[in-house]
Amino acid sequence: MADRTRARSEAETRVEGLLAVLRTRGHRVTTPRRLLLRSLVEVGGHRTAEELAAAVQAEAPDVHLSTIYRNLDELEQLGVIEHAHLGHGAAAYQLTEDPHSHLVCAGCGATLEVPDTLFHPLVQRALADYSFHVDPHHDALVGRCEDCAAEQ
Amino acid sequence: MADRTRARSEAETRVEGLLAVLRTRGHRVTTPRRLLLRSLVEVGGHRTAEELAAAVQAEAPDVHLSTIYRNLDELEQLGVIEHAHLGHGAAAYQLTEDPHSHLVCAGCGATLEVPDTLFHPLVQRALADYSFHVDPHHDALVGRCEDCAAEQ
DNA sequence: GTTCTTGCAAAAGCTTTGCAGGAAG
DNA sequence: CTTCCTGCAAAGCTTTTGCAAGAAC
Repeated sequence: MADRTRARSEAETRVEGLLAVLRTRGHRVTTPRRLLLRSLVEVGGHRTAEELAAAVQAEAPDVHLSTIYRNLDELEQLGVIEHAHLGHGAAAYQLTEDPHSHLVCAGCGATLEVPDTLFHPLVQRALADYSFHVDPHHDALVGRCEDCAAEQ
Repeated sequence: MADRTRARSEAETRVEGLLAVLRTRGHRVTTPRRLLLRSLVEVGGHRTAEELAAAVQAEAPDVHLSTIYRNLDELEQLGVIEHAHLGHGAAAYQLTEDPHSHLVCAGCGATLEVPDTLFHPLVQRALADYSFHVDPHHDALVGRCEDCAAEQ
């Protein structure tokens, strides 16, 4: 229980810190925003707008999907979160802190989170050869995982 | 004129070769399919379904967008083409021959075509470290071009 | 003649937008 | 009290699907 208590207050501390960013920049602190940030902090990884809406609605059922989208946009403009396109379906959102990139298997749909260091050689070569600054989080790399590659 | 004639017949030869793939695998050769392949060969690079539809409709106005999508799916399953998600909007399709990858600027939307060699270190490390086979064509890398990066 | 394709229309999935009421500061 | 946010409904864009008529083989 001590663990859970500590974990919860740690999460709340992070949420408060992120809310402070909103306040500082003249945005208002509302229930949907607080719950959305809490969901993002608690899940850690990446989630679709719909998944985040479900998490928020567990506490405040009336929060509308469009509110989630508007707040995700806003938080992204503030640099608090960013979104990536994982394969086909919906976009995935994650906190900018603890950044990671994604590998998505085209066969089974499995998602691998990988450290950004994997992209470093590519980022440097893109900059050197094309003067292009790659943001490795925005899109997943698509391919085949070990099992699905073996099937072929 | 000699150039244009030769270019056209070269393109037609490639189209016929691709149609032969269809025939060999038991698929039928139809006007929309021929025109779609011709458009893909002629533009060389990547195009959205809507752009390809426009090109096809220049010759056969009744060809429907849904037919374009169905044929793109079919050609992709045959391995003749593949699609990539460039930033947000619609998917981009290209012939599998002469493969290249994409860098998309999040600021101005410009698209850079880059050789696959740029991805080789990453592909090798993904395989070595995660047993994951990356297909670098499926998604564009998003970032900022020189000009847009300078603005910040 | 049989099977595969097509055109059309409708719908699906994700996301954005207009608006009027309500909450935050 | 003023401005910003929200919920709702409706629409937007890309893509998919059902179906009956028509084309390819």
